[in-house]
Amino acid sequence: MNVHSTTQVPKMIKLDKRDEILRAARELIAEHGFHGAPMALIADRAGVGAGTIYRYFENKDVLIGQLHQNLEERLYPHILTGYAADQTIRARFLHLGTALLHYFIANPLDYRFLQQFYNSPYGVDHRRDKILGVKDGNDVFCVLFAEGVTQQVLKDLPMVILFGLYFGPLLAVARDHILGFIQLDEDLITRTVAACWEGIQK
Amino acid sequence: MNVHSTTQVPKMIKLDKRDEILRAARELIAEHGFHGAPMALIADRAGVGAGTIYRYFENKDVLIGQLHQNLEERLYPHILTGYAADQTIRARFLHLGTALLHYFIANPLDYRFLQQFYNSPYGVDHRRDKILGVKDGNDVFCVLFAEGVTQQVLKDLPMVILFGLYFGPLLAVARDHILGFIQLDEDLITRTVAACWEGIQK
DNA sequence: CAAAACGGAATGAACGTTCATTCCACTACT
DNA sequence: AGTAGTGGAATGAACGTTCATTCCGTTTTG
Repeated sequence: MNVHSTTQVPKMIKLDKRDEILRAARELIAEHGFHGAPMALIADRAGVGAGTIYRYFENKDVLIGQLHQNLEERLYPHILTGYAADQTIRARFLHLGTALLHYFIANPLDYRFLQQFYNSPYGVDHRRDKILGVKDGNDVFCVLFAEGVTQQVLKDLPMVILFGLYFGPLLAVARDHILGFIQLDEDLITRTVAACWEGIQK
Repeated sequence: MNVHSTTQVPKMIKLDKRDEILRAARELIAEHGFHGAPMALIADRAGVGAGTIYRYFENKDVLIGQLHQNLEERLYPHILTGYAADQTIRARFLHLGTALLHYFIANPLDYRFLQQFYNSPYGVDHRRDKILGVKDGNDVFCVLFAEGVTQQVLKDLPMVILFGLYFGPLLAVARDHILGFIQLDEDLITRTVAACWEGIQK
């Protein structure tokens, strides 16, 4: 009927299915780990056939890599909302930490997927590339930590340790909230992030 | 000749094989995760037949549970060496944190096994039991944290969060050392543990 | 004291299941 | 009618587990 739809409709359909597959895979991996997310189940939950997945992703490894990338594309805009480079370093740390906790509380599946990801060979390789500087180092966090070190408001410790001191507790607390071991509220979040800051400040 | 040997010799042989299986399983799981440690490989590395494992452990789940128990039995004596309940709370925190880091650095396979364990359903269930008080709460760490809270030298935060604030960075730093992202020395360890303490103290 | 018989420990081939991936008949559009 | 897209059965590799058999130290027998 409409001649103009010929190029658009197929593209839209493709994107829809791709997104459904990503969503289904994220849910299953977050809930049951990599082992509890066979391709057949992902296909079922996405409402597509098992073979269809391979039209969008070369294999399971590629699918998982795309999931990670997709997550970063949703996480970064969120934590950068209201982030201003002209704030004090302390204010920026508190902003990022709070935003990170909020995001994980609002998107527990994303947290649990990340947890699975970084505790697998995928994540270790990914981090190795990043730390050893193979990839671009202009990460928001890297920039902020580097600035804190040069301005001497942060402890004189290697960057990697500062990262651990700041993100270690944040991720642990997020995990315990998501697992139901504790109920975080605004006040608790504020005080937790403040404690993380105290750990790294000079 | 010696009548008494009849009961002892078989027992010694049995213990040896059991230990070999535990060691092989720990190594493989630490190096390649639960998925990269099939029973056949564990048997190979232990120098026993595949079926032999099932003479000592009912199934893989039980084997993994025993591995965790075995690890705690080796870890606790180590971190409690030189630990005195009459020291200040701060001194005791520094002692335990330092001992923990030292242990993980000296026994990276144990760290990596624990990492795998706590990021699996086994570990989550285990922690749920512990936190919800199903098990005995007279853990060294629990006692110390509780004392710190009642004596008001620790921040007024829920125990679970204090745990996260203290162990989160420690485990993150241990991980990065073991993965080779940083080379910890005595000085770095001392300052890292001190930073962890600063995060939880009032 | 030698030799035969015994019994539990050890074995690894085999089994059933589950997984990622492939393949091809079928659909739905133009 | 032709073609790109789709679903789900088919495939083979890999897994945990089982079990008939072997092995070996001890005991019993002659």
